Amino acid sequence: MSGLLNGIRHLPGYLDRTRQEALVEVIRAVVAEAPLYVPAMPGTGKPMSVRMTNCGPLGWVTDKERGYRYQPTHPATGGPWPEMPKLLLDIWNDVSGYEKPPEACLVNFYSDDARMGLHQDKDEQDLEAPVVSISLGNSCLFRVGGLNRNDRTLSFKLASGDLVVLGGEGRLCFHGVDRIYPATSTLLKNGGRINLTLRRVRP
DNA sequence: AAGTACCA
DNA sequence: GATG
Repeated sequence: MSGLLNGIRHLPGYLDRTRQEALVEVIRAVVAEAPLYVPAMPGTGKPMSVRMTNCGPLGWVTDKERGYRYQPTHPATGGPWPEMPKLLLDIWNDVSGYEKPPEACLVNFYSDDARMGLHQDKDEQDLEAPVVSISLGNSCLFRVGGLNRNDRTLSFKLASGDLVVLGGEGRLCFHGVDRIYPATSTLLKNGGRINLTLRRVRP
C-alpha cells in the first residue's frame, strides 16, 4: 500500500466465509439487545446516514447536545452495552499487537446509500492502541488521508472479510467511506454493509 | 463537519 | 460513471 502512512495495514480476505457468517450471527445478537439508532451531529443535530450500536464496556455515541463521546450505556434503552464477543477479542489479539483488550466495538450499519465523511478517531484517551476495522457485506470505497484534513487522500475498495488496522503513525489519519457498492456480497440478505471498529479507550 | 452539494 |  504505497502512499499510506506507516502503520496503516489492509488485510484483504482476513476472514473466510465461515467466520464472516459467525460474526454476522454475533452482531445480530448484539443488535437484538442494543438496537441500531441514528446518531446526530454535534451542534446541528443533523442525522448521519449510518445507523449505529456498540458492544463492550464502552460505546461511542454522538448527539446534538453533548457531541462525540464514549459512555457505558445505550442512549435509547439506557442499559449497558452487550458484552464484547469472544470472536472479536480473538481478532484483536491476533492483529492489534496490543496487550490490553478493546473496550469498545462500534457497529456501523451502512445501507447501500449511506456514507461516512472524512474524520479522525480521536475520542479515545489511549492513542497507543490501534483501531481495528472489520468489513462485512457489500464492498465500499474507503478513503484514507494524512494527519491534516487537507492532506492528499488515497481510495481503495474494502470487501467483506477485509480488515484495516490503523496504528502507529496512521492511528490518527483521516478516513471515511465514499460509497457502498450494491449487490457485491451475499453475506447480508438485505444488502448494505456492516463495519466493526475495535478500540481501546482508556490507558 | 463522523454532513452535503457541486463541479471539472 | 469514476475521480478528486
